Amino acid sequence: MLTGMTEEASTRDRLVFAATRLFRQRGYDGTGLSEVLFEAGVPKGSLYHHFPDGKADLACAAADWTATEIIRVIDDSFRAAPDWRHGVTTFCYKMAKLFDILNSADACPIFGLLFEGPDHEQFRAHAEAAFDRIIAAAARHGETLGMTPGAAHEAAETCMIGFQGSWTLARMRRRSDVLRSLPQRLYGLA
Amino acid sequence: MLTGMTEEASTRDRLVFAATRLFRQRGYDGTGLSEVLFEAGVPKGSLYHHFPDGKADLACAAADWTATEIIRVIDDSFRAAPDWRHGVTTFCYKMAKLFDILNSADACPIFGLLFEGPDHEQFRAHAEAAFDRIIAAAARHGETLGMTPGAAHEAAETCMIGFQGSWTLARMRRRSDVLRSLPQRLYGLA
DNA sequence: GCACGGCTAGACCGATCGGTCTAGTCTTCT
DNA sequence: AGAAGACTAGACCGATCGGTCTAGCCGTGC
Repeated sequence: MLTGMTEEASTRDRLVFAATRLFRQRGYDGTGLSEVLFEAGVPKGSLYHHFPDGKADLACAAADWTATEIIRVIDDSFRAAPDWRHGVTTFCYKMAKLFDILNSADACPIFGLLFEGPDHEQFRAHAEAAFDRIIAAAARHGETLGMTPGAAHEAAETCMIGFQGSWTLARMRRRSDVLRSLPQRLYGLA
Repeated sequence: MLTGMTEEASTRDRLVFAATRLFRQRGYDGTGLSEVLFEAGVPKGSLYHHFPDGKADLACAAADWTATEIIRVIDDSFRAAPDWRHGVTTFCYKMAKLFDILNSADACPIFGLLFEGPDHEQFRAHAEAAFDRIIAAAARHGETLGMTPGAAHEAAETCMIGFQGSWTLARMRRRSDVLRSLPQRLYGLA
C-alpha cells in the first residue's frame, strides 16, 4: 500500500463502522451523532472533515458498506452451490448466524440500513442503487446455475423479499429459525 | 350513543389518527410531537391528558388502531373468497390500492407502525400482541377454508412475511404492482 | 527551519426535542 | 347557584439535536 493508510482502522472507517452498527440498532433518526462520535472515538471536527454533509453522508457510506458486505455473503453462499435452492439456503443460514450474534435486537441489515435514512432524495437514489447491486449479485449466480436472466432476477427479488420479511418476524419472535426455514417456505419441502 | 362522544372525531381520535399517519410517514423517531399536535389541532396539555405516558403511549394506540384496520381489510378480503389464494390475492390488491393512495412514500402500514417504536419493552410486547392478532385473524380464515390450524397459521405467517417484503420493494420501486404479483410469487402461476 | 495542508479537537450555536406545570374553560351534578 | 372534575390551552423547562467554527497538531516538501 503506497497510500498513507495505517494498519489499524482509519478514522473514516471507524466512523462508518460505528454508524452502521448504531443505525441498524436504533435507526437513523434514533441515533445521535454524539453516540456515533463516542463509539468511534472521534471528535466532531473529523466527522465533518471526512463527511462534509454530515449525518446524511454517513448514512450513504453505511449503506454502501452494508451492500458490499451482503454481496460478499451472497457470493460466499453460492460459490459451491449445486443449485439455486442450495445457495439461498446457505445464505439464510449465514444470516441466521449473524442474527444470533446480533442478539436478535437489530433491524434487518439490508433494509434497515438502506431504507431508513435521511429524507434526502440523494440518499434514496443511493440506497436504491446499492440494493440493485445486491439483487444483481444474486441474479448473477442464478444465471450461472442455468436460469434465464429474467428468471434469475425474479428469483433474486423473491429471495430478498422473503428474507426481509423473515428477518422482521425473527426479530419479533427473537428466534433465528424463522430465517432458516425460509427456503422451505419459498420452495416447499425438499 | 349515551356516552358523551360528539359526532365528529374526538380529540383523542384525532391524535391517534395524526400520529398513525406521521409515524408511518416519517417513522417514530423522525416524528416530533409538535407535528402531531399541529396536524391534530390539539394543544400539548390535551395530549398528556389522554396519553399520560406521552409519545410512547401514542405509539401503542397507533399500533392498536393499525392492527384493527388491517384485520378489517383481511376479513373483507376473505369474506367471499372460495379458497386461500383468492383471499390473499384480494388482500394484496386492496393493499396495493392503499399503497397508491399513500403516494408510495410511506412505510408498510403493518410493520412500520408495529416495529418502529419506542425502545420501551412495554411497546414491544404491545406490538407483538397486535401482530399476533393479525396473524390469528388471517389464520382463522385459513381454517374456515379447510386448513388445519397449524397449516393455517403457517400460511398466514408466510403471507405476512411476503407482504412486508413486497411493500418495501414496492416502496423503493415506487410501483404497486410488486404487491399485486405477490400471490404469483408465493404460489406460482394460476 | 518553516510554511502548508490534512486532520484532529472540542467549544459553541440556534433549533427542536419530549415532557411538566399552571391557568382557565366547559360540562355536569347536586 | 355553585362545586367538582374533565378537558383545553400554551408558556416554560432542561437536554439534546445536527451543524459551524476556530485553534492547534503533525507530517511533508521546500
